[in-house]
Amino acid sequence: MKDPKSVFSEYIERNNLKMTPQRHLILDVFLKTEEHMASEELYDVVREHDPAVGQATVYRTLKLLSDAGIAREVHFGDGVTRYEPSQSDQHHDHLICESCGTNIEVLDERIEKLQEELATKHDYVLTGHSMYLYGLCPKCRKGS
Amino acid sequence: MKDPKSVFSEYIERNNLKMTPQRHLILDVFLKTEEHMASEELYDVVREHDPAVGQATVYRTLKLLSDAGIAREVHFGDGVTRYEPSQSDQHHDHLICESCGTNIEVLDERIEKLQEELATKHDYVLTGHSMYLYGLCPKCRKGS
DNA sequence: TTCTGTGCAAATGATTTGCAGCCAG
DNA sequence: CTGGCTGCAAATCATTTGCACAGAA
Repeated sequence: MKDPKSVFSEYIERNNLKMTPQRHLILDVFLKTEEHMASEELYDVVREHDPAVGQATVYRTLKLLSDAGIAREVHFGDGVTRYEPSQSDQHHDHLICESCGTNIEVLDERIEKLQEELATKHDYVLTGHSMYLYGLCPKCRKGS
Repeated sequence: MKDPKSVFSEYIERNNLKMTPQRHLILDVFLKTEEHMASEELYDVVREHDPAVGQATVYRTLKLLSDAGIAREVHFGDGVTRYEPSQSDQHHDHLICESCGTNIEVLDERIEKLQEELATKHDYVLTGHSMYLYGLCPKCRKGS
């Protein structure tokens, strides 16, 4: 299992792209965050390191990381596209509190298995999935 | 099990809102479509019946239907919010072909059960969920 | 040198909102 | 009557794109 940086380098090279300081910085920042980051949030952090970087570059680079398989798009249902590191062996789903927005990452192998089965039943080849569970976390239940 | 129209009437009354011909028309059109409709698509159909209706009214009414529990928002991951009738006893998830976009509605009780279980394990009270399976349909597999 | 990448600002696409007039209750 | 509703256009919001310049390879 190789680290994201070399994956990126390889991707860059394979596609005749160029490694730039901006891309390097954005990748670093991205990898450092455990949260699910929106492009704009990441932009804020990036500009703390280099105020000259533009929004568009962050958007473009995030899409690049996604194409390279390093980042994965995540949609919570508000209009914003978030990204998470896609260490592909660490898949998970989301359990989100409807009241405070707290987001727990969850995983259940039995569900994964059944999803695969369900797709096969319909003669589909499953390439991916996203599952979001919405509910109320213990804290918010007490609060009300 | 009461029909959506009376559910809407009750909702209207309970919240001191008003029943207008536009809302009536939009609800009718919405209920007649089996597809997952984006606001804009629905707007096209609506204006065939009454060209005077405005976009904003469709957006506003769809949100209203959602609040009333008659419609449910559906997000496929492109930027568009779609709606589907939420006859609450007919929940289903989605199996989407990544190539042609074909969307099959699926349901697996075992998965539903496990989702509930998973939320409980984290001390959440589950209020809803959305699950999207992405894959390749048989037709698109052959086509390539 | 030669393209690809970048920042900026303008463009886009979906959705929202302000407002003056309209109309259901 | 009156406060909610509507259509229209202008305003947002997130994201994309056109462009001239900058800088990796």
